[in-house]
Amino acid sequence: MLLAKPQKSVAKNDHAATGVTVSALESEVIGLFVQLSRVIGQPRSFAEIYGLLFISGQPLAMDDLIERLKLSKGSASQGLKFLRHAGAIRMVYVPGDRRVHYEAVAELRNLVARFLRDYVVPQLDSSEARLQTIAVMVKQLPGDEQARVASRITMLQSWEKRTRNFLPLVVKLLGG
Amino acid sequence: MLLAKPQKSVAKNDHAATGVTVSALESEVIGLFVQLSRVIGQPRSFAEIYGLLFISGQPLAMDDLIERLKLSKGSASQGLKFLRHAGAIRMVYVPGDRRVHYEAVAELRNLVARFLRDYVVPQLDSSEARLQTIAVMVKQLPGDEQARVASRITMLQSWEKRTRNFLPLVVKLLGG
DNA sequence: GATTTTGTTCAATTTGTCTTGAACTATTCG
DNA sequence: CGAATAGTTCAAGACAAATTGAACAAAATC
Repeated sequence: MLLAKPQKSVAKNDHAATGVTVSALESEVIGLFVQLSRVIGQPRSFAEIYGLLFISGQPLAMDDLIERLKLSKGSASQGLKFLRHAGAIRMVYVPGDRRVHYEAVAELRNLVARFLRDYVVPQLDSSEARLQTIAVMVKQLPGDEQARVASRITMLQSWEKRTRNFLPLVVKLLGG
Repeated sequence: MLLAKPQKSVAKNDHAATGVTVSALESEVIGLFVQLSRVIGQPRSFAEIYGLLFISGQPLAMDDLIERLKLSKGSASQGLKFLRHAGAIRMVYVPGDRRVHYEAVAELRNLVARFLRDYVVPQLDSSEARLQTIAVMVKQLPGDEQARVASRITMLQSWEKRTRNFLPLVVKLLGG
């Protein structure tokens, strides 16, 4: 699990923010987000898009992302859709250009909160329901067996509850 | 030929929970761990092994796991190796049986601590190093650009640091 | 000391996810 | 209007991760 991979992207080593490819610095920053994306189980391409927008001086259009990150149209479109929905990027109107431009939402707090709400809380809900089902089944067991199993299930329920109570703290301390 | 296997005679003395397959209840519990395994990015088979050991009344040998979970020998061996190394299971000596038996380590605290140490801390170290590299590169940039980029990098460094400081609290509150 | 039991390793296959690119709709431009 | 531009969708292909099973090694048993 979680192995870092070498970044292959070739860098044009000037600092003009609007090159046809990504600068060495941009590439490093993008690599950081790619690394993070593996941890939270999101596709590399999404992280590349967010990373470039995060470090870019101005809002970029889908075309720019396709050209500079060497993505297919499909990946770019889906990545932007996901990031938009996740609240990680926002649309920006650029005068004189018909294309929609995007910039990164850099404030972490809302991003963390949304991630927990969309991915972690449903997991916990599902676990809680399952544990409830299990608790009922345990009552069918013979006496001694029942005591042992019940204590284990109680343990799991306690983990579930503690994790849930923990979430607000995560938002507060990490997102602050 | 040989004598009857000790495991089978033991099974007769015990109650119905020790079948050649998993009971409905065991299956539910295993499902819970499988669900969790996806979140933390571990193979399903590992979760199945841990789940069955977690809810099983007695220590099980590799053979038992293969039979009841319908795993290949390879998967079982690798799963046990991983779980052993992760400190999630421990070896148990069973008199009159040559095979190594295993039971789940149910105490969460050490498991959480080890997971953070083995997977999260290295991530953070790697991120920190990368950010250091980036910080150096930023100094090559022209003035106005430099200020903007530097502020973003500082932001990332602050995230990294906050996450790191957060870890002990995770162990304390979740593993307690 | 030959055979069975127990367990490991790893190349090949299977399974699952990500990315691509072509077909498509919708909008703007001349 | 017709052509060019912008963007979406999704089936097929590329890629990565998990699982299998057969070859192997070590130890116990007869």
